[in-house]
Amino acid sequence: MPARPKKSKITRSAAVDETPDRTAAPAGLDLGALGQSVGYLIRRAQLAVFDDFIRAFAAIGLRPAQFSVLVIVDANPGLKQSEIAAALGIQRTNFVAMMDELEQRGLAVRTPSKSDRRSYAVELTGDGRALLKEALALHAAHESRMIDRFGRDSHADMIRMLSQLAQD
Amino acid sequence: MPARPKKSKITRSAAVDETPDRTAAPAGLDLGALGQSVGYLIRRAQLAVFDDFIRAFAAIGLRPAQFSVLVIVDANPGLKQSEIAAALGIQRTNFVAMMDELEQRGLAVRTPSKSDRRSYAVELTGDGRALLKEALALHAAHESRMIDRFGRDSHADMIRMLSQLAQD
DNA sequence: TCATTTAGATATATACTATAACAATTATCC
DNA sequence: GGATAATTGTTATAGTATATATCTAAATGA
Repeated sequence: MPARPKKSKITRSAAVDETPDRTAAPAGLDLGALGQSVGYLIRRAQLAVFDDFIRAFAAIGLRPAQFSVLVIVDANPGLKQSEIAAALGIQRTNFVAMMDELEQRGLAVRTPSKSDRRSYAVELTGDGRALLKEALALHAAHESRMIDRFGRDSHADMIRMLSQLAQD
Repeated sequence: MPARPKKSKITRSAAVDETPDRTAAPAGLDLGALGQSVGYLIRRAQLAVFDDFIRAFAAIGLRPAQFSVLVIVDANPGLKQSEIAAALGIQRTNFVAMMDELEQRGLAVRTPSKSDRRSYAVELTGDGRALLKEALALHAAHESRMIDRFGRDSHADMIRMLSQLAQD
């Protein structure tokens, strides 16, 4: 017998008749309401997309969140940490470690702000811009693979719908 | 001065000229490649959708993953744990604690399988089915809100695209 | 001036995910 | 038939992501 769950304080009910042999492939089972659920499907889709992204970006050691920071900083040099974090939906408290790592890897720098001595202006280094260039190429290839999955014709619709879903 | 990051082993570069006053609202900043990125947008969209879901389901104390288990078990009574976990993309090792909680709350039961003494057949209890009924009502309302965001006309397209994205 | 707010940081807690190992059982194959 | 391999449920554990409370220095505002 396999080990029984010790945390369960509920007595198990008496054995009930078995379904014949439900060893059917997981693919062939009834998803019920989940099969038509935007919430469920978008979660599965997001995981699948990130899986492809993470595999592709492992070559340059960037995770999705790190890539997004590089893109934002490159497009908006001089932003302060809290602005970057807010733009990406990251809490500034959790953003500190991310910045530490990017800075330690020599991809970005915190420069003391002249106008506000509490804050730093964040910018990419030369290395950061070089890595971002590689990253953007990987990203384009990744995006292309994703678009192929649901069809080029639907691309604009997809971008629109996701944007609308995301804005509260 | 705010506390400096102690982990940073990189010397900060000398101060660079500030951008005039970039305290603009985070909404009004350049997202660069992210604004058209399926990967970025689907992550933000998924978080927004889950946010609505979690708020709505807080009333009955169900998290998205728990709801998905109840739906699957109801539609496929008698499945074994590993099959449920596989169907939902959860590792069987992490599924144990989920089952423990559902069982402790009296929503589901593990029944010893007759044909295989290693495994359990999982089923909903009466309470489980009753709670699922409430949950399905909350879910329908939630889905309706989400569909309103991107437009009823696009619903079928959305379901199709997300499904295609999700399948490897 | 004094109270409040903000920026960056630290510490910490919780949720989610991933891997390794184990006992009991079942399946495989020579 | 018996050794070997694979499977099921489980535990322990590590890593990652996220959330809250608190702190100091600095800026803001009444």
